[in-house]
Amino acid sequence: MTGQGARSRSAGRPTLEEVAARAGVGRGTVSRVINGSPRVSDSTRAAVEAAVAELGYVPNTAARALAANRTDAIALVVPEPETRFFAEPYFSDMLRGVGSELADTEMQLLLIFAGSDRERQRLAQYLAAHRVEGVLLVSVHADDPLPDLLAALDIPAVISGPRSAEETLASVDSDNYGGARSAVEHLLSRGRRRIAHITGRLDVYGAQRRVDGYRDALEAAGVRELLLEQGDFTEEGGRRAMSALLSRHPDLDAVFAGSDVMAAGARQVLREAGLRIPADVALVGYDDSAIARHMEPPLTSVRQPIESMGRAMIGLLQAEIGGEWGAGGPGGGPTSGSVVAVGAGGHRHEVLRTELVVRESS
Amino acid sequence: MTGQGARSRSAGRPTLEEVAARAGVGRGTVSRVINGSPRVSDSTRAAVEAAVAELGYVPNTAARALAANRTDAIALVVPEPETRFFAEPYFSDMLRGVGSELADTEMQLLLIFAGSDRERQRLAQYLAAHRVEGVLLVSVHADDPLPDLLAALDIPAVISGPRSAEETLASVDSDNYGGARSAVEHLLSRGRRRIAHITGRLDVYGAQRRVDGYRDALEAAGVRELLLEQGDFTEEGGRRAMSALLSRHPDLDAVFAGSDVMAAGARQVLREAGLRIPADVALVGYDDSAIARHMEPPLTSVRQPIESMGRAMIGLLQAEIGGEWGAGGPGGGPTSGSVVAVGAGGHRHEVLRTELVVRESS
DNA sequence: AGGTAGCGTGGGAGCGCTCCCACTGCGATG
DNA sequence: CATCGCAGTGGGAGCGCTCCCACGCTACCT
Repeated sequence: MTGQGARSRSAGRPTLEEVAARAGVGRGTVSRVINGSPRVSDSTRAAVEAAVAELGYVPNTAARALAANRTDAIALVVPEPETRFFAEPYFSDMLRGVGSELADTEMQLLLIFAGSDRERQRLAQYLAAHRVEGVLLVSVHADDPLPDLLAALDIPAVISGPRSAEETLASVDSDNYGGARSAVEHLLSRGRRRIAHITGRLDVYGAQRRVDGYRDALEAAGVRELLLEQGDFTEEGGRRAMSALLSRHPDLDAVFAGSDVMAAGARQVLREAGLRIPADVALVGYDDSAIARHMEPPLTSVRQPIESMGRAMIGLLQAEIGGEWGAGGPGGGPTSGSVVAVGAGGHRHEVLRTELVVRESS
Repeated sequence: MTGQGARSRSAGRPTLEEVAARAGVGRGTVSRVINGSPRVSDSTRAAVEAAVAELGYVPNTAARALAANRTDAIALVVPEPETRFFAEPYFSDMLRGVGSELADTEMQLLLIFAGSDRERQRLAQYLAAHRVEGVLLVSVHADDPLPDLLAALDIPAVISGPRSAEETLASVDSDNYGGARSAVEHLLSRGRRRIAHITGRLDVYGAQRRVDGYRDALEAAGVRELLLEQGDFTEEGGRRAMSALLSRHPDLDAVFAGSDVMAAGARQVLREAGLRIPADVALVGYDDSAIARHMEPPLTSVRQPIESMGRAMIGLLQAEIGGEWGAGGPGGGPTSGSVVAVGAGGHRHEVLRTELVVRESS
């Protein structure tokens, strides 16, 4: 890519020292230029930069990490066996956001799997060894020990999907409450009144918030009766919940499912019961996944700004870590349309707006 | 997690030297134990291991990388803007395979995005700096300069989805030819004779191979006429191709689409034309994605063993890099049911079997 | 008996950086 | 005119490891 220039001896890649020799300055000065210190005269800086370009110098990360005692790396911890959030399109979209935000940075992204006990063991070692500056946590269970471990080791972390309203880590979330509420209000505006909700697993905070949104929307509209049935985010769970609802409330006219996958399960049961969508029962999902777009009929669903959430996670982690973060400026403010609160321990919590995507199922 | 033990002075984490002192041996001996050298007596080894456990010693990666001139890291390069392969469920499944295989290893996984020019520039620097032992490449275009760069820098690499039959990098692929052939043979066995194929972008080698499989299956069955139309892996492309096919061959009785997404597009056009699936026209897709399972009717599709492909990539990369790779044994043989060939430059090419998942669309 | 393999071991050198202290030279100050 | 402050710079020390040479010792050879 870049010219190689004359590389005197030492077959390997050029070192700081060689750059210094070439530019006719000392090691310290080259280091200052490389790291953007202001305490260098313009002429010297230019000379060093020329030498860097001529030699194709690239700093040795290991040496830098060793000397400076920092790693310039952050980890994204992937709870592998957990299907729901690792599933599509959640994961790759989030990664996209993380990646794009990281591009302005010197940080490298480490992917760490924490599925098996063995992997979790390794992860704990990683963290104990302070091999990363910070950690990105995705979809952690309420009873996971990892957040506490991070707190104990004093490692900056951001969690996507806070575990509760009192989340002790910095967090990024989508507005589950508002998303649910908008879905239900949409159904109300379509004239539906007997609206059921198939919830996600209620040990997931986001699922609780969706229930809250559902309840408040109905309450605000003066609808008294809540038609609730617990699902578990799976298709089979959606089927079971729908069957239960149908037998208890055969006159329901709308279903708001806590996920598209559960909506798909519900749809099957509705079909088998001879109910038409949306003529007899309107159906709304959550996630706006590929399933929603390709369902028959296409499913109205709540879209979460997942890529933005990935970006926001980096923003918050940046704030948690503090310091320079390479080239980037002050790290950019919160994502537009998001709400930021500061909780216990001074950690920030960012909640991003959702969007209802209306299709033919409602 | 582990007991902290008495950490004499030096607030930081214990070093090799401290372990050596504690065990009453020299630095070199501790290093040998840590790295599993056989040239250590059992008693000494035990003493060192005890000291390691007591102090909670974890080697400093940076120091090790600097001294040994290796990084113990591999990179997964993600061509971000390229939608097709980053999309579902491809990416996360592959990651799962990579992760599970990597769990037996000391290697860490670096995720590098190569979407923007800026990112590619950074990637080139990364590679030039030899910051990774090897590279995993996913879905690279035929004209991408990256593989040549890797070859020039002599960096071990494995590509998923070879660019041609003469791929110069080690590669992992699913059996596109066999998969297509089984799909078409399935349609033939259902009595269909006028079978069309909506291809993917033909600059993608895998898409070409699917065409080959389609052609050979028909030829073997004595069917002369090929009904081919080029798509581009998108839903809109599937629609266009289906329209074209329908106007040219209104009597076709089956469609084999080169991807589920294109099948979804084709399905819309078929529906609009008043054709029933599968009564009038049978439909088969490729990828066995979430779309296939949730389509109406559920779509017969060719499943690729993507997770296994991820695993296989690590296996091949291991072979390319050579050396120890941490704890793992000889790196495991090829995945069961796969075919391994050795091509130019001694690089291995592994092709994994596909599986036809029959559903109601055919 | 002396010679000589090796094994198991200790520790010096050095990987390429950053940090920081010391030094120079200059203009501002008393 | 001596003194100070400070921007700009050079280079020593050291980060925690691996590599490798040298050393003592035991067992076996001649």
